[in-house]
Amino acid sequence: MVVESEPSTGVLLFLPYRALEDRVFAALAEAGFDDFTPAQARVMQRVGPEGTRLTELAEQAQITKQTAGFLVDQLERAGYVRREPDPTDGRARLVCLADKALAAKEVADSVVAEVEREWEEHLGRRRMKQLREALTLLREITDPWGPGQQETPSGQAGGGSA
Amino acid sequence: MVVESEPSTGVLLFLPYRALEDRVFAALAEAGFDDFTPAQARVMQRVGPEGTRLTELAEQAQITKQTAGFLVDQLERAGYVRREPDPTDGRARLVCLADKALAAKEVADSVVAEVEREWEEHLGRRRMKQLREALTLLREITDPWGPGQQETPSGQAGGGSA
DNA sequence: GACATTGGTCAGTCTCTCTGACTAATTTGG
DNA sequence: CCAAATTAGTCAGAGAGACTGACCAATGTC
Repeated sequence: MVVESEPSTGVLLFLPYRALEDRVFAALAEAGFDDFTPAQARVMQRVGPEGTRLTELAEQAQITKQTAGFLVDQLERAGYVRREPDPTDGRARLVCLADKALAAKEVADSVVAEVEREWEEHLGRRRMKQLREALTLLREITDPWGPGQQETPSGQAGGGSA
Repeated sequence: MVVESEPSTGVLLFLPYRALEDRVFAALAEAGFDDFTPAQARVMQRVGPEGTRLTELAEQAQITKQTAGFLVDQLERAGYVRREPDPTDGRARLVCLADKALAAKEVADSVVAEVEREWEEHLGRRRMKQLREALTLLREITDPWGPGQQETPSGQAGGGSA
């Protein structure tokens, strides 16, 4: 007779996140972008339009710089990113998105938009707006890379560890 | 010039989820429960009060039964779960929570409650209620284990893959 | 100019996850 | 009631992702 108690807000947040991420990955695979893994995507997602340093990618993705380097190597080999010297610091290099990554991002963004439309249809305009408003506010106290100090939080879904 | 565009709902969902999970893990570690990994926790979390079969755990955690078996082995060795024969099926065994797991769950639940209080304080009562309402509705179209058919969604945070 | 800091790589290890092949108990269909 | 199909779980092997520790090279500091 299962009690069916209120699930914690954590579970409630995770379920739609996961559903969205799955949709995005499925669509990318179907569009031919099947040569990268979730872990690689979570790094690629954080590359800014002007390029981003490895160390910075590592911090934002909450992994070590070694792991980040490992993943960027693979993305580079698969043709999703380039490494260019950083003009302002001889030690550093900037990881930049290649055209292939921009094409993939377009697919990803359109799926995100589609899923958001579905959600809005299910919730209604008003509740969807309330949802985004509450989440945006929540970001102030849960996002270490808080609004107003990082590159660009660009599109797509967060970074689910998988 | 950074554009600071609207982040997708996916990112917005993920950020607080991750923040919550981190808090829970930190608190567990501090309370001495530092001998299990996130992957193990995601399985343990899904064990119902009457015990749950391995296959069922695997489905809910979205991993293969081999992986689930691997993780349960470790949890068993660490004393968090027991395996008991399933009286209704000679092939199956029920994974059951040991006292140690119940104690850890208590810690986890209290941290979740604390974080939710903080969120409510930041958002205000009304917006927090709207948030939970919208998320609960969203669950209808994003949760494959939809409400009204599984064990108990018990406490804590979802299952981030890490 | 010596010294600490920072960006990044190399090497080694451990955990998680998968696929494939297999055993044993149960259910199904004549 | 027995043969075939299904289901619960294990064993074996491989690859990916993550970490720690040690290291080099360019920068910044005093």
